[in-house]
Amino acid sequence: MARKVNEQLRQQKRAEICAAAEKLFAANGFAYTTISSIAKEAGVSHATVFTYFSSKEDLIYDVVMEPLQESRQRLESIIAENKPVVETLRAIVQEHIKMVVERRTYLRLTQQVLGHPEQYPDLTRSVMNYGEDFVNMLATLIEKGQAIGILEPGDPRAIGWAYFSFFNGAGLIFIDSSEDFVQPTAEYALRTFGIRTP
Amino acid sequence: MARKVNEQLRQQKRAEICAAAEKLFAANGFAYTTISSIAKEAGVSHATVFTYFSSKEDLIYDVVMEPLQESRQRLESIIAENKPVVETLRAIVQEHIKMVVERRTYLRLTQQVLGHPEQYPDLTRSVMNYGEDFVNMLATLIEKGQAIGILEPGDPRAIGWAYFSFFNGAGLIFIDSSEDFVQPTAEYALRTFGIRTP
Amino acid sequence: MARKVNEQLRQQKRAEICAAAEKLFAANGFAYTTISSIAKEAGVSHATVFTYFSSKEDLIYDVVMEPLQESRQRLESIIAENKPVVETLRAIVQEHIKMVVERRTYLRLTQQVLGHPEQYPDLTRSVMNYGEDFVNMLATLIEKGQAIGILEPGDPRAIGWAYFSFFNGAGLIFIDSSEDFVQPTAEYALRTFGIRTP
Amino acid sequence: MARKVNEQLRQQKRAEICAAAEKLFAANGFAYTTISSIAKEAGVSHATVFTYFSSKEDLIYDVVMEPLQESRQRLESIIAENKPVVETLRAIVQEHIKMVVERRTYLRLTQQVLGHPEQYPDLTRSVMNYGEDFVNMLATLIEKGQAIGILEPGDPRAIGWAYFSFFNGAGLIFIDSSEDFVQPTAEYALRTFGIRTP
DNA sequence: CATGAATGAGTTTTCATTCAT
DNA sequence: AATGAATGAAAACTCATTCAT
Repeated sequence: MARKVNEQLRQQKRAEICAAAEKLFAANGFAYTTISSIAKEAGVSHATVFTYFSSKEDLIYDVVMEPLQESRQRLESIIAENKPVVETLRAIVQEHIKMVVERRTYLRLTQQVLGHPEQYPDLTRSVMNYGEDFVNMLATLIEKGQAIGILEPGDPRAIGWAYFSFFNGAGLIFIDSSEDFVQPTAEYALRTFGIRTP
Repeated sequence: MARKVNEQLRQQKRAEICAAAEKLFAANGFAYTTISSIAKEAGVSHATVFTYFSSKEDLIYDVVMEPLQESRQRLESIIAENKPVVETLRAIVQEHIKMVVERRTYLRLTQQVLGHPEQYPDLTRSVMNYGEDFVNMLATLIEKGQAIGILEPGDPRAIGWAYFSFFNGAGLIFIDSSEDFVQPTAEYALRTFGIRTP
Repeated sequence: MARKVNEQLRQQKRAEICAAAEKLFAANGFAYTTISSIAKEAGVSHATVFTYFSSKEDLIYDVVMEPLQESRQRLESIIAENKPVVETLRAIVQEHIKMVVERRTYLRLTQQVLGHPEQYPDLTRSVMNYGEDFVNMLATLIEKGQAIGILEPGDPRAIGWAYFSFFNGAGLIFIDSSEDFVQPTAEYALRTFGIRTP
Repeated sequence: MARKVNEQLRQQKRAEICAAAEKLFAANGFAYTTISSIAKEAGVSHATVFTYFSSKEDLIYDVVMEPLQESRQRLESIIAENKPVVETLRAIVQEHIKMVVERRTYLRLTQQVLGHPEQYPDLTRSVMNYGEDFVNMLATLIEKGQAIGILEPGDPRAIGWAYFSFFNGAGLIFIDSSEDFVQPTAEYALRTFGIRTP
């Protein structure tokens, strides 16, 4: 039993360190964020961080990778609901808006990674893979929509990439804008999909 | 006269340092780029850089700011041609595609800045100002287009921001894609404007 | 009774830690050997080492001192056999060759100590005491040999030190040489004693 | 001209750092000697050491290697004098005594290296090479001596190694003994060569 | 004006040691 | 008694910046 409690405590502390790291990495960049500052923010000693992550690079890796999995799962469950195409597309955009607004701090991390592919080749590959999978998911939906004539014709993957670009750019641009501001903008991003108004 | 020649030489060397800095900053990030490496790339001594820029921050500032002015001017001249709305929008998108493809290295710099507003408050403000002006420019065009019924109705500024987001995201996503790949994607980004196909 | 069994277990574990320490200290030096690596080699936890030895220095001390006593005893028993002088000298040299070949790892430890008298003053004193006693032992034998005319004349203690120097140097030089290589070399070291060939 | 003066200053400072390093390395061991302490001893800043040697390992390497060349040259010039065999052997022993007494600090360095071949493979190889060359030099002399009947017969190389072992051990043993003490000991080491007293 | 040399401030990382369980 | 976790102290190394030439 003690084992379990201990393990739980460890996981909790690990999560705290990750949270602190995400926050500071996003604000100051990987390079300008010191392990010490992360430790301080997480309320542990400098050296403790190294008992959870064997190096700074390791920490960066985990902090970036873990939420990626979660997001993927959430998107998949939206798809799994199997609602009408347009509704699903709207749900995906909503999910993303939530991410831009609530986890902007995390989005910035992925952007740092994309901004320095030479520096983080593994991470870049992973983030790009995520993007690719996401675009494929969109493409499948778009094809379906085009088949039933509810979406304008066009190369489904190119349209997917256009939307993905928009999404990433939005994270960069809307730094401290509230949902109220992002929402209407997203409305027009939906146009990318060529939704036919009856 | 000697004065002038000297001054010209200085300007040239300064430009070389800036070019080296832009290249390396974009590739490795501000933090991981050392003054030494910039000096080496520019073919001058380490200490010489400090005779042109009083600090690293100073260098970053100048490297980011100068091209911003140039781009603004190019966009303004497109507007000044006073062509039909849709044609002008297409020209702007073309101008941007060129930037994404040819000067991706510079675009990355602005994205680094946008990614760390706390670190570079002055620069962030400047880049955002540029964005705002750009969006206003678009909004004016869009309004005109909507007035003559060639564009779907919608909030012109929100549409402008949607496009600007797309543009920035594209720079992030399309790392070493050729124009062939970017072009069709851009085609669908144009949909954001709600261009009516007759 | 349980007490005793426990005590025995403790002694055994202690010995295992010492053996691990000797091996690693010899291979990597005191400084580059971590307590963790010793613990791992001994199959115990990191912190357990500290229940047996209160500090790293303590561990070093014990690891170096204990075998010194044993060697002393072995040498004394050779003397006690009271064989003819030359035979005894040869037996001592043989005993040493065995040590160079079989326990080179330990010999290296004493050499580390001798190499840094400022760092390990107590240990240095002990090792030097051992040397002094050893040389005295030799000197007594040599004197006897000289008295009966079987050894060339000469200062017995100086001769003893010369041999002791040779012995230590051999441990340094012959790193992975087999007995086959060391043996003939030792033969000539015996000349130091001035053994008269009839 | 300024160039030359500068270069000279650099060499001088480099030498000072080397001297400081040799002293401290010998006293405390490579591991326990910090770059800072060397810098302090040499009267320069911590970081300056790194402008002369790119890493601690580099510094160790140079400090150990350079005197090795010098010693080799001095020995070669003794040989070159082409005096009678016994006289030359005595001169070599004298040269070594001088080294033990005057540069004991350096000798200790080579012993540290020999004591940790796994840690300093390159250096160990170099020091062993020096030893091998030295032994070959002795062997040639010994052969000559044996041929003219002035030395007892015996395997010349084995005799050479026996002497080399003695020499290294002496450096370990005679820590702060004056020449007065070392001299007579060396006298008996000469016996290794089997010099025939007429 | 250009530069080689010097350096102080800072960063990651390691490790002996302590402590709670 | 044994150990996993936490940590403070230290060490190598980097780099922007200053200064003398």
